[in-house]
Amino acid sequence: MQTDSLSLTFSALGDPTRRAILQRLSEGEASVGELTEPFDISMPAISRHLKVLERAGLVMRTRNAQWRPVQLNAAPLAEVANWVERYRQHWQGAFDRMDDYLAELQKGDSDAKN
Amino acid sequence: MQTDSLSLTFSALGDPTRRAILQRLSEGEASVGELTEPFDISMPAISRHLKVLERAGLVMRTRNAQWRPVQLNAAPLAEVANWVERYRQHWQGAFDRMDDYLAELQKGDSDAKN
DNA sequence: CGGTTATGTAACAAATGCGTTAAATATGAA
DNA sequence: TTCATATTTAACGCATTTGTTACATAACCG
Repeated sequence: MQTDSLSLTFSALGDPTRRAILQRLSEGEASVGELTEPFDISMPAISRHLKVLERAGLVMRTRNAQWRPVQLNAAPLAEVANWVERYRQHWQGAFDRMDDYLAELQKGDSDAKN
Repeated sequence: MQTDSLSLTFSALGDPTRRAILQRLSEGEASVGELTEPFDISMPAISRHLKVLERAGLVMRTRNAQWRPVQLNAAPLAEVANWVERYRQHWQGAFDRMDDYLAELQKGDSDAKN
């Protein structure tokens, strides 16, 4: 398995259950039990999803009596936003194709061999 | 395995080899052979990475004689940018902690039981 | 202390992921 | 047709992921 931060983050986000957990946590911290309730899977399964999220740095855990409240930590998402941003020009449709086309034209102009 | 678009995209991005392929493709289309060269893994392995990227809609393939040039398709990244953007306020540091804190204070104020 | 509640860990099974090498396929060229 | 080139598919091995159930921990509460 990969251990670099971006890979851990992307992989963690690749599961809809984990994304739903993050969404829930964006409204405030929650116990493992509360996080389990909306899903059809067992608490141990959720506990392991949380471990994946924790390893990616996306959640943090504290302790409060027999509860271990889970909090969102969105910091790694900044890295994701940053990574994806480099591709923005590529998905912004027709204008970019046009840009590419113009760039290609110009290249053709200045380099007669093409 | 998950089949929803976001999960496919995030999972595909969870591998550094695949991200490197996308980066290479952001400079223009390439053949499978060209994409294989920078890596220490076999062409079949790259071919399968490409299949993952294709399933996520991140690359498109055409045919040109015995070559099957691969092109970047960044459209799915718009969805990723969109998803992650909803969390921007959460990673933008101290101000948010302050917001949370103030919200908590207010909640405490208006609800004497807390 | 002894029971209840909340959560984590162990052990297991099934599925997936990712690499390899060898063989198949498709196109172009002699 | 026959060979060479580019790529995919098949068959395999091995590690990881994800779920389950059963058991272990930890903290509170009477």
